[in-house]
Amino acid sequence: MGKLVLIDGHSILNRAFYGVPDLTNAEGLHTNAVYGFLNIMFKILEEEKADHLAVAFDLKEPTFRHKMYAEYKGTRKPMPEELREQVPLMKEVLTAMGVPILTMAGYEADDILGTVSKRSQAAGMEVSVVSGDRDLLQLADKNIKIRIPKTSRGGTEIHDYYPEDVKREYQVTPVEFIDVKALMGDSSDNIPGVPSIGEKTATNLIVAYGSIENAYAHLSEIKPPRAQKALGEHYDMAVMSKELATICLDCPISFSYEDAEIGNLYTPEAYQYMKRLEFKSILARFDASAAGDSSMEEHFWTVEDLNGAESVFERAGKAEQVGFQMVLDGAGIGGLGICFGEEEIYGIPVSGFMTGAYLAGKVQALIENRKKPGDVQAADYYTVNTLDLKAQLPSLKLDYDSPILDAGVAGYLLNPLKDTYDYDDIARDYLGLTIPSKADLLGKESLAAAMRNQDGRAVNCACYMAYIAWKSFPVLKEKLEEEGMLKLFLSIEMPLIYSLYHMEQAGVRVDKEQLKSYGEMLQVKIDKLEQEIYELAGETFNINSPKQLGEILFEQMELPHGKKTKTGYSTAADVLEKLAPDYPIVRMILDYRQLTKLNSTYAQGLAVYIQEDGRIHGKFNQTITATGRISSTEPNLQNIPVRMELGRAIRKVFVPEDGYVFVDADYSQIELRILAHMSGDERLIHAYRDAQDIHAITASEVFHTPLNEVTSLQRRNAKAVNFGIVYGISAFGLSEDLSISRKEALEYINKYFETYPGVKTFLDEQVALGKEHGFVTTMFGRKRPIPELKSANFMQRSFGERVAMNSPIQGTAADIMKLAMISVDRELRSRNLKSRIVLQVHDELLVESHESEVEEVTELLTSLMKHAAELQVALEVEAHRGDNWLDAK
DNA sequence: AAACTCACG
DNA sequence: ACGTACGTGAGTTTC
Repeated sequence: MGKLVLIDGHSILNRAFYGVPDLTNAEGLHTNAVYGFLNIMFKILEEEKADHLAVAFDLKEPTFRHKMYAEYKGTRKPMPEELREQVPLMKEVLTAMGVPILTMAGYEADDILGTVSKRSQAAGMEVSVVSGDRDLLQLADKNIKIRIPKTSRGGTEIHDYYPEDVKREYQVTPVEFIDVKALMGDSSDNIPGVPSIGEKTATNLIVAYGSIENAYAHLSEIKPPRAQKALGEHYDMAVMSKELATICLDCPISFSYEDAEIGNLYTPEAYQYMKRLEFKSILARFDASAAGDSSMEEHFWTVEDLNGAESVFERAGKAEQVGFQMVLDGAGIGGLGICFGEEEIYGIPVSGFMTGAYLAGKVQALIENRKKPGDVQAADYYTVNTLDLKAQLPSLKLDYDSPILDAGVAGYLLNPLKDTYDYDDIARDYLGLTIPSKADLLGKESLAAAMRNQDGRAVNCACYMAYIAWKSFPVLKEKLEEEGMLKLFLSIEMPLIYSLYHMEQAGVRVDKEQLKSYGEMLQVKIDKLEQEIYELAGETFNINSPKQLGEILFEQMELPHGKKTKTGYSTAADVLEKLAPDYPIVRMILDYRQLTKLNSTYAQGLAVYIQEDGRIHGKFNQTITATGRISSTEPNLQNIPVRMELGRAIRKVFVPEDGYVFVDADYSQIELRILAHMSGDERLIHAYRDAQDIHAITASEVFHTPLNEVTSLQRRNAKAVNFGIVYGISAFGLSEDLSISRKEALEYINKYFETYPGVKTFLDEQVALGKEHGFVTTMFGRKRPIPELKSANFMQRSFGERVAMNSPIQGTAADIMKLAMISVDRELRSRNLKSRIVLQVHDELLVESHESEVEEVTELLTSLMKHAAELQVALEVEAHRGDNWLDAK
């Protein structure tokens, strides 16, 4: 027979709401509960291979069953608005998927679930009832499995209950479970229970007597006397509670197996909902077939010959605004999309005389000709628009002050929390258009290659890109203006594109031979350690597998284990570090880890990126981080080892070109200085005015000790507090870091705030502002949205509070570094120097400087960095020279 | 693909 | 009563 999945709608929605971080779509709808619900539903359907599915909802707003809250509050809380608005949405989504929704006047969802599950079992079906509510355990039966999703350590585990599982955990059968619950009561469910009888007594009574009725039949024998007395005095309560606790198994609901049969969940209607709700991961389950708005496709034109192209470029030259997209890959240019009106949308694949060089030349001339005298800080200076300009620069000779804007970067500023800023994202978020994504049109195929093959879908894709670039421009500009970020966009983010591009083009030279021998040196040590570890363990195993390692250490060798992860014992470095003094094998494992990390990530990992020119041209990404920092990938050049001796040695293989030297400059404690400035705390500002050693000064102030008597321990503690403040202080975090009690950590924090009251005020203010506006802001107006601050989940909300404290500081530091990079790069180029920036590591710039320019470059670099912003405290910059990155640090 | 671990600021 | 410091990216194992 068939297999039926029944879902307790409100319960699962509720659970998802409190378990999934707050999500909001472009319309401002909260979507986290719907998202969580769907993920649980898909997970279950995949596991069960069910053929029937239905979801039950209460008709009236359900009583608040979520234990976590109801019990803690003592009373029932009204459903939060953020959840309430998701209930109708959830029903719409389910309906769009063809999933029947079961409701019935006068009955609760429980009753429907009870009735339908028993009825289906009787008809010979296998049933799974999915709920977050343990009351449903009374329904467990031979062919009825109760499935309760639990969020543990981030993931969702589903606990399954057949009658024997209920018995194992609660010592009673499912039917007896009703009586246990009736006796103990449930405040969240409005079941009064019998006063003074709790879970323990209730369970004991039912284990002994099997039911409330039978317990009363033996009332005089009942022990302890306290329970006997309570039962004797509250017979009415017991009867009423049982009635309330009993789920109805025969409510007159009509249930059609035909309707519940699982058909195609991935309907076009459901697809539209997923797009609108921005559930990208769920969207991936759908076929690309379900379409969206496509009316503009009528005005897509494929340009096939030079005459046509000439005409397009000529008319584009006269248009008010132009959107374009050069399509290129490693092999060169595949074509172009260009748009300058609702009906002027052209896709031009390369072909014949219409070469990549021709197209690039035309676009470049178009942009050059549109350059007009005027204020590059004014938005109307810019009349050309595109998406991901940096990726197109290899084909276009453009530089600072080109009259062109990047819609993707604008989208990033407006909401830095998104994963992607592709044309379909911009279309959805700022134009309200649902259009096919690149993946929808081409799957995994490369756009440039498809374009070269004159693929119609690729030409359409290029048209979409150009159209969206053109169309979104006014909207993005207005939004940026509204949000007070237009200046940030025009004077920092746009110019930065060129700085980053120059840095990527420059690349950094890496000595391949030296890197190879570094790797070989590591390998020798690794082989040796490996053997020694096997000897001590008494067997060979995969040391890199946390699972196997955990079993060897904590089961076989019976070492005391610390925390656990959701899959087993934690073998993280901080756990092992505590064991290392007592167990030699642990130290060896830590060493082994360090060595293999260095070898695989750096020695082996970097080698594959060294190009023909002997340099690594990594990517520096501008639209990734939530705070405004840039990120580095392929490879990550911002996490090259430096803290450990053996690791930092790898920096020796980063070398300048012959005839050049490295000049490395880094800001000294930029974040703390920004904190001093932004908080305006007199004492902290003062400390920095004559600062030699800020951590020692902090220690001296906090511990009321003369500066020259500050102990190294005091200094270390003060340093940790300084870091903690920047991270969004918490007593727990600090206590972990310093291995002290939470109480002591709290004392340090309080002392710190007594010393620097302005800092406390500032941090509190950031949290308050974040809660009020939903975002916090840097000195330069960059915004970091913090949806977590509105979360109903304590942990997420606390996280939001720390983010509110950290982001203005980290983000302002990022802003200042960006300003410095732009001015350094521009200055180097305008002076026609050969020197160039090769790396940025958040507070550090590495410049490859021609020997003849070293003095000038050092001067210019430090001075421009120091004066990138004028704060109430000076920005200090330390610069060093060297023939490799290690020596230049 | 997710989990775990670890490198950096 | 919850269970973490803020921001990243990559390699390996395991599912």
